[in-house]
Amino acid sequence: MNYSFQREKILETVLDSCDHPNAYIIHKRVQKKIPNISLATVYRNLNFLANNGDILRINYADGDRFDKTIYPHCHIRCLECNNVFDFNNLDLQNLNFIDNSYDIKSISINLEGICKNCQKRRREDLNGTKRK
Amino acid sequence: MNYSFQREKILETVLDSCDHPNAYIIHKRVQKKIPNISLATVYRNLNFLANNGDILRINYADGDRFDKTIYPHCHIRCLECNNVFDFNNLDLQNLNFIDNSYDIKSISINLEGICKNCQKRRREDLNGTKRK
DNA sequence: CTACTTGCAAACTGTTTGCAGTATA
DNA sequence: TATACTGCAAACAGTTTGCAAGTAG
Repeated sequence: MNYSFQREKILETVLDSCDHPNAYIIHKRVQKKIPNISLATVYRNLNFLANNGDILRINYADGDRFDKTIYPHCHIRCLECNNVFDFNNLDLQNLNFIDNSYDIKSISINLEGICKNCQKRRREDLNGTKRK
Repeated sequence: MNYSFQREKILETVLDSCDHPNAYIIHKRVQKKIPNISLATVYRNLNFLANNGDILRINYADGDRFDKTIYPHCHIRCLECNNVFDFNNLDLQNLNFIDNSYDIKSISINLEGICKNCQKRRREDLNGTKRK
């Protein structure tokens, strides 16, 4: 086996996730497969897998999240529900670098806003209030 | 007085900083003006000032940094010296949003790379090695 | 008098690490 | 048999908070 049983299951869990879970959530999901797995093991392996390029780490102030999609793409975090979504609607090809003082290794673009669901809920809440 | 003495001095310190210091560094700098100021006060006031739009907070995994420049601009962190620099060399005007599902509130672009100084030092180190 | 602010210490959160035991090549 | 990995608990770093005392309007 290439990877330890635990590492395999952690990778599998991230690959099966369509959201962008943090270590804690991943730990809870992996526990369904390995009930006694420790959070430290999850952290250690997420670090390993991210460094190895198997998964992508996204930095957030309230904890890093992980992404099965490893090619460069943008993310948007909903300020209301705090969920993170892929955001492929920004044309990165047109980015113009006027300067080359830096040896650029990576670029990360993170947006914040309100997702469709929360926009809808806001409208409904507002209507409910009005009717009263 | 609009702001407390401590708050004034903290703001002043950030406005006088040409780098992008974190709370700890700002605390050390403010201590030169108010020797017994506590780190908690610095944190509380940085939060206040950032929420109030007096200064800008930049999220980093190893701790938030603060910027006297509050208009939207990009940052680049040097992977070698860990310093953060303003990066105004990206033409943000040309960013094309193909989608408007989200109600976008903010966009932050963070680059990583090697700064001029560290590129230079790398070359010198390499030459030194070769000469041996 | 009231609301706000401070310094201090303790608490909190996400993450890492030391260790002794276990699994793997 | 040597190396890598695990679970556990303790440690760690950045940040926040409860509190009693102090300050400003």
